[in-house]
Amino acid sequence: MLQKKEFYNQSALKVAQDLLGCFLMRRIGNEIIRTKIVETEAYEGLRDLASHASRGKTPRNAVMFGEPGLYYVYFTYGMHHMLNVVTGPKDHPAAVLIRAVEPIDELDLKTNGPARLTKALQIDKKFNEFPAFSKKSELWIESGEKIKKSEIISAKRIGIDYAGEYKDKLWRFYIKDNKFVSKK
DNA sequence: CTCGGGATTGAG
DNA sequence: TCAATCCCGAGC
Repeated sequence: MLQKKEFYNQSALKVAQDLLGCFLMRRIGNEIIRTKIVETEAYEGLRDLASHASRGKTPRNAVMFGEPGLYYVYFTYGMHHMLNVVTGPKDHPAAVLIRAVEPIDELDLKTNGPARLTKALQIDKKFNEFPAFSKKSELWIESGEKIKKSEIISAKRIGIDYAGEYKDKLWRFYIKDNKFVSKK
């Protein structure tokens, strides 16, 4: 079942946890690659210094201020694409970064990290502003396994040491003991 | 230790 | 138009 647009119209913290266990689906030609989301991070609002939206609306981050359920894909460090899904109501800038997925069919895909998964699934900036709630995107999200609260670990987010008081927020979530989580 | 890789951004 | 920025592996 596709996750509906309303699923994303909640706080990033809620969506980040609810996305664990969901299926991230990618169609390339006639092939459909199925993966399960195992690690996410929440970027919530204008005050979160780790978020691209913390300095206001710019051409790059404009999609974060728009409708929930759209992808925010950006290129960084001169080499990496990052896949996010916009959350919350319109005009509230927030998103969830998908950090790692578990491949279901092609077990040798390297998807244990935000840059690795976009490379493995051939995700680039053309997906920016595409909807996660439509198969027309050729990249969509379906409901999946229900993950128990006791299986969800909260941790500090990765690579945001510049974010002041926000760098220690436990806004990274992953499935306990899952081998495809990017770090321990 | 320094540099490169690149899009993004704000300053000049 | 330019310089700073983000991270980190390669090269000195």
